[in-house]
Amino acid sequence: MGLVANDRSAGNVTIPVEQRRIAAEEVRLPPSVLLEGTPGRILLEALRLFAERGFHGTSIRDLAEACGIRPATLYAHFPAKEQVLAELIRIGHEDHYGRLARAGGTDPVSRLRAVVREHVLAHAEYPLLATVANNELHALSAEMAAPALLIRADGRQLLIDILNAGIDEGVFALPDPFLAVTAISGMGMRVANWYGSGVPYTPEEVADTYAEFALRVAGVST
Amino acid sequence: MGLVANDRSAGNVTIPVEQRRIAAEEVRLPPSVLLEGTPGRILLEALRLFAERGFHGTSIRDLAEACGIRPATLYAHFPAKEQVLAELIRIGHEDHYGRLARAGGTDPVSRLRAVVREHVLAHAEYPLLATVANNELHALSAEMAAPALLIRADGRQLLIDILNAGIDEGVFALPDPFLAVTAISGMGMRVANWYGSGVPYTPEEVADTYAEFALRVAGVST
DNA sequence: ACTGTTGCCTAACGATCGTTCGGTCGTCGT
DNA sequence: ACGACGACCGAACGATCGTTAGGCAACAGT
Repeated sequence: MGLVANDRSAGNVTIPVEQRRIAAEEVRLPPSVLLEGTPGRILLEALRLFAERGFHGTSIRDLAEACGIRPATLYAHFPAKEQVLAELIRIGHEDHYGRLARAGGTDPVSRLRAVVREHVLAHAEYPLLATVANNELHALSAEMAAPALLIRADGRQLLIDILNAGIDEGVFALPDPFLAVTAISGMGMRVANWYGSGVPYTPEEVADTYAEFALRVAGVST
Repeated sequence: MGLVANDRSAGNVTIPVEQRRIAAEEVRLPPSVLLEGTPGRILLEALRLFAERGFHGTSIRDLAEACGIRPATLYAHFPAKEQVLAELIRIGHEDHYGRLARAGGTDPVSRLRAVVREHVLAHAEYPLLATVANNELHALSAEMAAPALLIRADGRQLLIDILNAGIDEGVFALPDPFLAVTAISGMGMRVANWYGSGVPYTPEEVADTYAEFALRVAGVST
């Protein structure tokens, strides 16, 4: 019967379909970021507004009002609106790649599992930050975007190397490594869009399940 | 040796890492859209600009100049800038759901394969349209976004039903259907971002491989 | 020949944009 | 006591925003 498959016990939770770019509510930055004082407040409110409305959809006056300050005061802490975005994107990329670099694992299977776990965790724990880092990069000038692009290339290479190693060792069986990389990283990135308070999973649960999916895509017989 | 894995024959193509939101170059709309005359030109140029810079990052004057007309002329064809975006988003969602609804298949396995194929094809053949439909929906007022949200819910339900049917019949083996839906639809949506002229695959090749990945995620033993 | 319609224009509207200037506080080192 | 300083502000800058008014030229139907 398909009827019982309609509640959580069968895993079928209806995905919330909403207009917002992100489902998450909590505005949060990695603990390494200093949030004391006005600069921290500006970063937090900019994170929320940029994720919600986009960089060009948020005015300096919107941001200032959200922080409880006047527009002119913003320029006492940041030289330009673009620099606020650049700082958020820097934080997002450094947090993301820091996780990937810290991921453990010795053989390709455990490596892939660990890296996908961290990849997904970054997007589930900081969905707003990931959304801004991923979707607002184009609003940055080429010079300010360059560091993020370098980090991105490194992260991508990490995953490629793991897949190639697994193929060489014969533990992965997949039709096309390139497409597997896009698929695995792509499914993880979308987590930032739907993960939120309405979803009955911890970030770890999502990360574990997605890591399992990645192994299946890689063709690991489990 | 891992050395030979560095060319196409081993499937290892370096993914282009670039600042642009989309890798695709061709500005294209489904053949059902009438492109004759100025309104068609406006839609095409708006598609290119909105995909590249976002709705709020594109001004009426940018759009008019790209069309070779004056800003005022735009308002002879569209009542507002927002309506141009609304039309693109409508086209994108109708094309996408039309494909899903037309997807064949009788059993859950062939159904899943067909639906994922169409899902991916839509994003690979019309990456700009998919990008605008997915990432600029938030720029629309609630009333204008409503039709797209309904279509979205329908498409989502289609995939959920297939997964549930496969679970009920015992042909799918997966830890969590909800997370499988997000993973499968998520990996397909990201295709719009990286698929472009620099990628040595036809949309059909990508779609077939991704359909295979989806079946693996669903736990179909192949 | 006339009238209405259509397609596009120039010019300008008020609003809002990112940013800067000049100044006023309170705080703190000396 | 005093001077430097950092945080914050009101006011305004020129530029650009989405949009509208009004008009000109080409063409249609009658």
